[in-house]
Amino acid sequence: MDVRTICLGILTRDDATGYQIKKAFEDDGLQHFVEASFGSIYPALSRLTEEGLVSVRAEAQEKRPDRKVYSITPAGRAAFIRALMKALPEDRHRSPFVFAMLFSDLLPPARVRALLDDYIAQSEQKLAHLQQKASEKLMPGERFAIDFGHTMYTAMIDFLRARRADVEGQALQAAE
Amino acid sequence: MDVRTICLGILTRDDATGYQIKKAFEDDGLQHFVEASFGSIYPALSRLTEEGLVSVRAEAQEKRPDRKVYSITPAGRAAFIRALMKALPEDRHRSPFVFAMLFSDLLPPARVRALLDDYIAQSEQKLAHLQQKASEKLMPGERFAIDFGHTMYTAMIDFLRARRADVEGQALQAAE
DNA sequence: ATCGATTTATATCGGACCTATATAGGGCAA
DNA sequence: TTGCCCTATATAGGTCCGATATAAATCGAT
Repeated sequence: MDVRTICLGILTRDDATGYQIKKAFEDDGLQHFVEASFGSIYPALSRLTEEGLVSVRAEAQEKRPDRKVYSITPAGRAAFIRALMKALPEDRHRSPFVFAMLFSDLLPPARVRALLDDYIAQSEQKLAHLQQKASEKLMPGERFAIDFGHTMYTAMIDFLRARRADVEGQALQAAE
Repeated sequence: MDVRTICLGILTRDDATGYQIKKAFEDDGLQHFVEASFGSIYPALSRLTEEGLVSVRAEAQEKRPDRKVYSITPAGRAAFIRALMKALPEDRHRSPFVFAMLFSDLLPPARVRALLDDYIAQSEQKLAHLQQKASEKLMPGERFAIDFGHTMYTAMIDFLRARRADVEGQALQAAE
């Protein structure tokens, strides 16, 4: 989803600064499915303001640059709903890990084992974070997203652990 | 994974044109985890050639522009292995679908049901394609990638179907 | 008490990448 | 025979990310 729409979505829930829009995803366990960088959020917010889809108020602070707090306008809200009503872009899952495993025959077996171990450890961490989120009070949409992630990572880890065991078995056999 | 490394990987298996490099992923059921567009493949190939990591031979064809067939050089092969030996970029799964579901409370219930139905149908199609690939003879790396995808889509579809049933139940209740 | 690390906050530049488009001949189907 | 899809290369425009700069507050450790 384009950054403009992501910004509008967050502002649908509450007013926020550019910084808070980025944080909104990082902390909420949604970073596995949606994210945007500062380098695209700030320009998006400027354009959205020009187009009247959001409004800004500069909150002056002592000895700090102004915080620019953005709010969604009625026009912005309508544009956001319109964006969700038409055909969505397709999911894209890009995995350097799977790519590397494609060429496992070219790599030292120790590297393949490390690749698997690292990826499993990473996934377990993400799952733990998701599990913690799942135990909190959530809006229905968030509940869906967190449970979705939980399902995916659980299935992934099961699969990976089984393969990891296979590789270990083959390594032992080869050592005989 | 950056496009340069993706190109080197494909050329590790066989010589190919830019066009074939793109096709290699589309047909092999790997498009869910790795992809690159023509707009990035062609410039990548040019740079790789300049750097001596690949070589080109122009195959003249009757009444057609030359096909440029690329081959990986020993230096390219070494660079590819090096890329796979150091830390990999993290996976990124971007899902406009999950993003939209986050805001299901703002959408008409019929739209939410359509979102779920479309996504389930799409996933079933991808799973079917993966299942067909899984029945073919594959290299170990490909076997891993296809089975990985199979696992993920199966788990996803199970989850989605359960949620879809919940939504239907709620709609019936509300209609009473 | 103070030094360093982290957090809050905005912003820009360069580069990587994608989408759309142009070009062009071949084969195939209606 | 008209139109569409496939092979094939290439570029322009635009989106987005990663790195970097700046700056002050806060918090933990020594």
